Amino acid sequence: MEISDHDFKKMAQFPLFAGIKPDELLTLLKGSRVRSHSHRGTFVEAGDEASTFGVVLDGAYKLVKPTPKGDDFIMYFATPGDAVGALLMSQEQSVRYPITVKAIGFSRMCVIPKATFNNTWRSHAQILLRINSILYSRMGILQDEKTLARAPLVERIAWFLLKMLERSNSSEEQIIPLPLTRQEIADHLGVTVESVIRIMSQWTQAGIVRSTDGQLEIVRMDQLVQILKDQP
Amino acid sequence: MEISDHDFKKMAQFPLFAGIKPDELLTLLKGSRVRSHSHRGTFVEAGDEASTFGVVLDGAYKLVKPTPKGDDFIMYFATPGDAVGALLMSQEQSVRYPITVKAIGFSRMCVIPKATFNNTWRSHAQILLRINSILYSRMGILQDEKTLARAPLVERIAWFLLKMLERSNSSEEQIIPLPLTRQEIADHLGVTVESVIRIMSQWTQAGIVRSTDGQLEIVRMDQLVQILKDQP
DNA sequence: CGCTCGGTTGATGCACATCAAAGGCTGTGG
DNA sequence: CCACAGCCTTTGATGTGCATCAACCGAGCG
Repeated sequence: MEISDHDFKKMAQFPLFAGIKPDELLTLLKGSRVRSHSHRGTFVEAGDEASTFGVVLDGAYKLVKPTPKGDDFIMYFATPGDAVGALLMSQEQSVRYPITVKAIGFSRMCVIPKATFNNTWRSHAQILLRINSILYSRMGILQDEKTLARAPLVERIAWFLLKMLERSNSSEEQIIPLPLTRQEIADHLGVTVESVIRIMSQWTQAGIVRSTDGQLEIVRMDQLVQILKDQP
Repeated sequence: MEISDHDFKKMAQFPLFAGIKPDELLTLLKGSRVRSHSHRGTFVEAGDEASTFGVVLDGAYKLVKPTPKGDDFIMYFATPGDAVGALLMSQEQSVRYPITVKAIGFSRMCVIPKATFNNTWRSHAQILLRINSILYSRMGILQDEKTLARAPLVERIAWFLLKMLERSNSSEEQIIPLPLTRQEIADHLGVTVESVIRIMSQWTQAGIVRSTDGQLEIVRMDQLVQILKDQP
């Protein structure tokens, strides 16, 4: 075990591992180690053989699906406690990552070898249920986004920001805890940067949002909620 | 057990239950029964309490997400062997269906009570892995669709039809085995019927597709593939 | 000091939505 | 058995939200 005590305790807190005894967790993490990535550092590359999966410890990672033309779609933003690539491990065949995983800001990930999944995770009903649960919530997000596909862009951005805020759940300040660029918002929603900027500039001027050193602060959350309600 | 021998054998063939011994399968299906639905018949309604889940036996079901305005998004088409709502069962809280499930044509579904999930499925690692697998493929579809969101509509329809064909996999005739209306294609892709019709009418005239009594036949698959390749 | 990166603004165009109108087909009830 | 309603398909006219292209600015950084 090459994981520090501090990191180990942190992982034990994650919903994924909640209620699992420390010695059991030890076997689940057999052979794993912590890797750190600087901003835009790559954890796994789409198309590579899937020999490991991971659990986010600090920072954030974006799951990017490359398109034929260099469009680069962001499928999901993984934050601490999120599993990355675990779903893939349960597959019998298919051993290539379908997506590229890149760090946003300085981030750390606990990397777990596939062998450990096969040895312990695969037969551990409790943990499989948890993975199911994570998948379920991620699927819900994808579905919601699909539903919003026809909505005007203002609504979709508002919805996205609120969703990101809700996930961070710091309750105090309404600040999205990862340095989101407008390009990333655009890549996630499948629109162009310009369109995102046009809308968010208005919001900045109206005092609804504010960007301070990379972070996005939602000043008037009620206004965003209003935008979502307005269009019946 | 109120399931006919014929249906039981059919279920045993499904990938979901592959390699599971008959007596084991019996306990997994405890308390379940087969329900049939006529065209547009509802299996579960969004918002209802989730007390059962199901496995599709015959025909097909559409998973519909209602929107504030009556837009009705089709999230997924479930065909024989597909699980419906199983993901939901593994959740600790959240006991309401997020989607409405409706039959397309005359269809049959094996309905399994939640209690059975809690008693046997929940601790059965093998079956949980299978559910994971189903989820994974469904998630892949959602992601692919998200990626295509920016592509022109011709491409998206072509991709959708090919995907549906690939799933049926009857290999002989290139016929999509469920009576898809253009409205349903539109509802699935998040566009209007008119747009779908404008494109598919051209295809019909060009002899690429043909609609015979509700079924859709892909006459020139190569042409559809070409459309996908054309746009770089 | 030139470089890349993120943000911003304006002009122009097109793919798809929207609205409208109509015909065929199926099932259903008087 | 016919009339009617609901669903599916089709076509045309008109409008618009967002993409595209182009240009520029400021900040951080090797």
